[in-house]
Amino acid sequence: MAAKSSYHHGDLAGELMQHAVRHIAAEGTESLSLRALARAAGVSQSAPYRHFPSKRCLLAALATEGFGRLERQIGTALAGHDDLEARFLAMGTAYVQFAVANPTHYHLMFGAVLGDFSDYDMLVEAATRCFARVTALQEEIVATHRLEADPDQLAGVIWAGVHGTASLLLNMTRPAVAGAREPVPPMLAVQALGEDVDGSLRLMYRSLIGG
Amino acid sequence: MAAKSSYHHGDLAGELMQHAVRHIAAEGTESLSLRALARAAGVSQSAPYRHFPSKRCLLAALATEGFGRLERQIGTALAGHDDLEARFLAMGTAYVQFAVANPTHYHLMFGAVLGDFSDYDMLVEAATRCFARVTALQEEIVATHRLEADPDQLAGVIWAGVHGTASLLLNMTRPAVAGAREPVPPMLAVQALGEDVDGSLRLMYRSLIGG
DNA sequence: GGGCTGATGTTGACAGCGAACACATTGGAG
DNA sequence: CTCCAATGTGTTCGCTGTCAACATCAGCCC
Repeated sequence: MAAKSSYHHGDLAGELMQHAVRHIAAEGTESLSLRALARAAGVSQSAPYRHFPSKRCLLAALATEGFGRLERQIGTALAGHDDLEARFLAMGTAYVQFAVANPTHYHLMFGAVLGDFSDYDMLVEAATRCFARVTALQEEIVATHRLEADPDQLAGVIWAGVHGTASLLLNMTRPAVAGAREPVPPMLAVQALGEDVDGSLRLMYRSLIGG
Repeated sequence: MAAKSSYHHGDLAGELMQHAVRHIAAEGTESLSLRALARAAGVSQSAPYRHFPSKRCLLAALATEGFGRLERQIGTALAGHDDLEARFLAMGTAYVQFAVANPTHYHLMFGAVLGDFSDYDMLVEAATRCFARVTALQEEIVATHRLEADPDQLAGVIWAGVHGTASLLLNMTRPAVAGAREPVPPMLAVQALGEDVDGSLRLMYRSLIGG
């Protein structure tokens, strides 16, 4: 794990990932460069290519790591609750919190940055495991409340609500339109979402189970 | 508007925008380059900088155009209906259809590509007008049905549902995880969303107005 | 121990990019 | 007609992703 010789690094892939995570959190994905990463690791400009055959591959690894982290956060959030509504709120809150705490990472995972995931098996696997956490709970809701609608459709609608909340919060607050001279009417809706995430999610839940 | 001399183009900004719109639709935003645009317009590589001081500025102009187009599409969709539910469905469908028909454009408008909009007044203005269309309808819904919840919050929840539907459909189907070996359970939810957008939106609406 | 092999890191090169500079050309206002 | 501001050109800089040829090293088999 640690540096072994002056020539061989020991764990270059790991250090590159660390620097990359830090960089996209601080500076964004656009400005991420393999060369800068190499410099940060004190290594030649083409050394990273031994571990990540292309920049896209590095981004895929970052996204994979993100899905793993999100899945764990959802897992621990769910662990504390028995009640179904509480579990849904915990899941949704964890989802939204992850997005707000790691905007660029979330963007990398759910935005169209990487295009087709299927080039990277590890990524597909991590994403699937993560999504399964989300939809399993939704199916549980559908089953428990014996809702009439198509279970898949209902799960989709719930997911859309949670994901849409995260996405709007991320892209439509600060930065984005928030810089307009005075608070602009449409943004009040997004602001309300952000100021009471819990309440908004509860509203979705209670509506859909037929309050 | 047309070419005037061999030296002065006549409407370089317009032609650049046309080529840019076509390019991002066909090849994506990542690969868009001012130089290639200049080549396509048969003009020197630094000519575009007279009209767009930076690449980000060109992207902002593209996003501005997109918000204008989306607003018009929502407008014409709304025009045909009197019933509130029908109007909501029309709005939501127009919103989702725009996203599906113009994925990279939508990504540019609602993703974190541009960062803070407030550097570009025209963009803020166009986005605000477009969002106003969306939230005005939502406030109408809240008012008409005399719903208890905070109007802004409810508007936010509705918007999150519509936007989340568009976003999931865009980023989580083809491409993305769809390439996995066999259809993966979580994706059934997204698939259900896509196969019956109208039904999903109706489900949201009826749930929230207290069906 | 000695030597081979595959993994890892280096050097140098290529083309493409955004951006900036001084300069050329032009149409239209006065 | 003249001059100016707008527009387009030529050239340069530093940066990037990617590649191929080369150097170095660790661990294994004998």
